[in-house]
Amino acid sequence: VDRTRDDQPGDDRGEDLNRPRRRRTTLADIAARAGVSVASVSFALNGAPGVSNELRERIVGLADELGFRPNRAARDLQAGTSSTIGLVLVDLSNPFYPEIASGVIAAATARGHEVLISQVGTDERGHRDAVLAQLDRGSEGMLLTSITAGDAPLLKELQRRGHPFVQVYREIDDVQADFVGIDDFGAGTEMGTHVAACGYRRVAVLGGAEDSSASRRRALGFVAGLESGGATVINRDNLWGELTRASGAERSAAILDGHPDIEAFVCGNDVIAVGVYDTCRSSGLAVPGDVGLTGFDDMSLSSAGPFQLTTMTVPRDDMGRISTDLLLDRIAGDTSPPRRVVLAHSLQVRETTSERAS
Amino acid sequence: VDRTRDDQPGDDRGEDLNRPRRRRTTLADIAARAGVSVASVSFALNGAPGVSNELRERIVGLADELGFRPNRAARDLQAGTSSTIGLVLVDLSNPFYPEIASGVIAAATARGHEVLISQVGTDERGHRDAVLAQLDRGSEGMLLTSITAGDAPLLKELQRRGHPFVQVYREIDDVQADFVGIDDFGAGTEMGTHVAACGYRRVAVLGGAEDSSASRRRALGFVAGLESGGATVINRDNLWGELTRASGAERSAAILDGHPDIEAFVCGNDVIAVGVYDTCRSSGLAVPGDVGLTGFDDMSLSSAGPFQLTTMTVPRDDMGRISTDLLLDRIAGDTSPPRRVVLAHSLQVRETTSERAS
DNA sequence: CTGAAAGCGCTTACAG
DNA sequence: CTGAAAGCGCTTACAG
Repeated sequence: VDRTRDDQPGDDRGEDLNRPRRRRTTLADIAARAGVSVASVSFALNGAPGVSNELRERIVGLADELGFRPNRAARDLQAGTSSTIGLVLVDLSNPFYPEIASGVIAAATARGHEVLISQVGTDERGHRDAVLAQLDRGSEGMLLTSITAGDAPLLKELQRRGHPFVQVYREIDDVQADFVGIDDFGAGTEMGTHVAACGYRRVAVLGGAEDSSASRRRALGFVAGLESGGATVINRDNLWGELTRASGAERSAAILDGHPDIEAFVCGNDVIAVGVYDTCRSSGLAVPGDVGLTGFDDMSLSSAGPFQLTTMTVPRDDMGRISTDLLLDRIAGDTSPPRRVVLAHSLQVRETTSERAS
Repeated sequence: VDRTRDDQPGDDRGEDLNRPRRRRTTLADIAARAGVSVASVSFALNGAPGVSNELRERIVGLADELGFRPNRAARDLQAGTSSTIGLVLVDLSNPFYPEIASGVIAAATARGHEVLISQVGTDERGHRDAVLAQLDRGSEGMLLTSITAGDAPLLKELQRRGHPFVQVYREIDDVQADFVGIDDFGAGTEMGTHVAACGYRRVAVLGGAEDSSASRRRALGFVAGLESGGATVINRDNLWGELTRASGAERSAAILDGHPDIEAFVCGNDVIAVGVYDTCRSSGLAVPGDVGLTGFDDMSLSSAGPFQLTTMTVPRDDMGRISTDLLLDRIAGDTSPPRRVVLAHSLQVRETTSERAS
């Protein structure tokens, strides 16, 4: 189907999709038509003083008529700005990020900025490359959502060079910079307390990666809540793993092997919990009858149909909006001390945990 | 907490987050240091002929040392390009779009382009505004995912002005332009045939909006497959609605009211199906025992935990990648006739449909 | 092999 | 109130 025939000039089709593009109207075009200088046109169009009302109206009319739209590249070059911010995340197809991104785009658009999204994947050098690419593109600041301890030098370099950024959801301990997220330890503690209060005694905690501040604090919160509620965490020295369905399935299977009397799984996110459910299913274990199960994040999948997972609601859209507003303030010159914005979370007790008769 | 004290110069904090940014290194800086012209530096750095190897190495070394990174705005202004494409969608928090966006970003990045995402929401004027804003930003082409018949004039205007675009998932009948999507009618027919083959006889079809080409063809396919399989569509003249959970719940409740003997619901997407499940749940109807249920799209939520929805897999990531490649080809000057790229779908028979004893 | 110059489309002091 | 000019940081013919 590759019968391209570019040499045929008279190509007959309804619309000429790719005709040579008409040159865009510029200030100079308008100036020529109006018989004035480009400076006057610029002043007129930007509402700056320096032109009579009569001239201004004539120029605005002409601009309309010619379909004038300013060239951003030229304006940016002149102003030394770009009206663009960067959002760095692992991968948009991970359902945790889209809602953050949605909030970011909405907030940025409202303040006349565009958003460039970089997907860094799980690649090692991903972050650094993405940040540098963003700077090349002229991003005036960045929202960093997936940073780990190893990224500290990168963040410090950004600070040294004067490039604003906000840490979203995760933060790095020895960097003094803005942060917007939730109280992961507190939320984790609430969850652990809830599970213990249900009467579950022998509990496994399936956390995310230890080098993610959010995952670490959350898992530590789980443990604190469970233990203070009288439950036992049977895998205290083996809490960490991936935030994936496969990891949830594998880890829970291994734990069931060693501890057939396990009573509940407390998971670092909803996706892990889905994996645990897979294992329970194939092992013939009833949830929450035989084993309790909790997630974290409250994704749409965790309350669909018969799947009614006990989880923690995280205000992802707000996180996106608020971090964007903060970043734009910094870009605009706000030099107040670094801020930590902690948003409210909310426990959703659904059907995968229940009071135990014990 | 608003004790901003910008006037205190000696502000004591670990790192000075917002110190005045150091001016970026430019070609001129390097030229001055090397004692050559900016032209030579430009040639050297771009691997263009016109400089000796010795000079080139010296300049590259200097550029490295000074941390030179080219200014995109300047390059774009000069080249008359922006290396940016636009992706227009309803809302990233609708889980249908992120995977498309992920594919788009991956494919665009691989070819050195950036992606600007516009969320148009369900607003009437959204599309037109978003497209104009994209053009202002210098987007060299656009991926349009949410167009309806009413957008025909806008698309024709884009064609007239020579701005490339690709219709993704939805297409408009009387516009001759590139399209990447699936065979919705065919996929719908397969689904209808499957449901009829299970033995479900009295069936309701809960479609999306009639003015979306994808929703329309899909629903018409459902009807065709069901009827050719011997089933009856009890709401033939009332197929359309929103693609939301609430709509699924409401419409199914209304139908159950009028037709208590309904045997299956065939839904325009997974989210509607979740709403139908809500209704079945509160009505005490077993799925698939009392009533069969199918979705469309195969979102992650439709195979989580005990929810194992029969649905249709749509290659969203591929859709994003392929439409991006096509668009970039157009931008690069490909003037071959408009293309329709139809991707493969795949029926997922899971647990919400089953053979009826009948 | 190398450099001086023009130009991309804007904005903004600076003169008239 | 208006215009001529310089400059943002690049690239690319055009001369030496």
